[in-house]
Amino acid sequence: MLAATSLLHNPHQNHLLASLPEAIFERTAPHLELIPMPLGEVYYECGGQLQHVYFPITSILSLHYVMEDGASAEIAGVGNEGVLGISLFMGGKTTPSRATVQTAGYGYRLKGQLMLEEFNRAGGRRSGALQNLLLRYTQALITQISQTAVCNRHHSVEQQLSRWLLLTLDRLPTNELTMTQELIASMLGVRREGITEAAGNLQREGLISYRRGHITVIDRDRLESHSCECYHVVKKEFNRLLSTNGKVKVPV
Amino acid sequence: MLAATSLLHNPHQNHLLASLPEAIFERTAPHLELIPMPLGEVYYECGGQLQHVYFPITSILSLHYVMEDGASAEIAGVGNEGVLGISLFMGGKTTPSRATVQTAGYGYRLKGQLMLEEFNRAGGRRSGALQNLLLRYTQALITQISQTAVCNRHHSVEQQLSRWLLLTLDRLPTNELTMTQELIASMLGVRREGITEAAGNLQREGLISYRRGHITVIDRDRLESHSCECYHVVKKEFNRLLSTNGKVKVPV
DNA sequence: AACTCTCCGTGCGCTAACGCACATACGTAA
DNA sequence: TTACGTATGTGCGTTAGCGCACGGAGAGTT
Repeated sequence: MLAATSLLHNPHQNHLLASLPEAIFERTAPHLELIPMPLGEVYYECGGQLQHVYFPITSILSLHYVMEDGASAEIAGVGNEGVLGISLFMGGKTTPSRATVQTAGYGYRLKGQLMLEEFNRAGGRRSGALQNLLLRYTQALITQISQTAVCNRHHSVEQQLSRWLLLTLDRLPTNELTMTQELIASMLGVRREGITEAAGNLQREGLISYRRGHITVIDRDRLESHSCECYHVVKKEFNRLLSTNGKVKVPV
Repeated sequence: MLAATSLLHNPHQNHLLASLPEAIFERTAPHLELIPMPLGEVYYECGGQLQHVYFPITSILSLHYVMEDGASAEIAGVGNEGVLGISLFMGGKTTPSRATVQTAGYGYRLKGQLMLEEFNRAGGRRSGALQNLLLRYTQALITQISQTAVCNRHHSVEQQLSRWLLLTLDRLPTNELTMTQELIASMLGVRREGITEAAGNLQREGLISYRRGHITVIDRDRLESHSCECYHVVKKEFNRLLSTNGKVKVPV
């Protein structure tokens, strides 16, 4: 059982870990702890203290803000391209948002203290490679959040759904996502019926197909052109900032 | 003339500069260059290279994204509490957004190279105080952007206007802002008429008063309770992360 | 095979915000 | 003072998205 998971899962499945220089990876790997991340689990609560940072490999986390009246809105997603817990090295320790598992799967966690030591480890006069990588990731995350703001302002539910599907798809190995419309709605902060309608349109046009809790993307290219520019902006920026020149490539 | 401006303006008017440890401030101050920042000036263009970072003192900058169809939306504002050009130390060098002057005034600029050297200057095994400060500011900025996203999703134009007025007011020495409704509308990414209506309501309720290009906040407290929670979330987070009670309160 | 739970489809009326068109009123500068 | 440019006020019709209510239908369980 354990052997099976070790075969199926390894730290390189997370793009950040994969693009660490050999030396750092070797130092860090022994401290990485593989954990299952079940759907709905809350890994980070508004104002709470984080003990670890999390590197998803097959799971996807959703950062969102829950309002006083209970409504909520997603701020960004974190999958195998990133890490949860940037506030640890940014120095704020906590943020006013929440992180829950949007797609069940596995991830690695690392004690915050260890991560910090490596983060602050200088390479000569220059800052360390981990710091460099994490800050670039943070900038990419900022772009993602910014684009969410823009998208929320100007684009239709259908466009936003397309964007969201594409971003989620990019973090998964298959072209099928296990996800109810209700859940998607709560991520995007819109009505469930709005998703039903938008998804219905996309299905009618042959871009996706779905059944009870499962959505399959059929025509990815057309879905992309159906989406707003926000998807491409985010995608481009992630590639630019985190292109793993050489090591593991991000599936485009 | 020059003497007059030197008397009127000094780097401590920028909260980040003001909370630097003495030693760093002394090193840096000689390289700070006071510049006027006229309304509408573009300090940062999508994809462009920054040569300097900018510390506003009496000016306010707006970070926004301009879409393919010309529409735009503000992502965040930067005033005397912050700095423009985080992508320089975050490692991305550029971002897909634009920064323009929203309120004319003065600011200091610093050569990017100099800032970087100080940023990477380690204090013993720990990272430097400037790094610490700038990263905490960046986290606060992330909160601001996140809250913009949430606000765009769920709150009315009137609430958003209130939030925006308050955030802008906090960056100014007076309770009057020089600003046309047209300009505010383009910041928020809504119709000009929408602002006319919302501002009319606020005026009727005695929270603000305005005339042709000038808005005065009369009852700040009531404006706050009229605004959505977003203002308070952002404000709290800035205070928490960058509280300048006294001078240096840097390494945590 | 029947049951049941949850997910999805659909049809209302309602409202906030949009887009457009045009009227008015302010303030600077001749 | 008058005149002109620009900012603001207002009134449409239109639309996307909301809130609610309920009907139907998978998919897993017993």
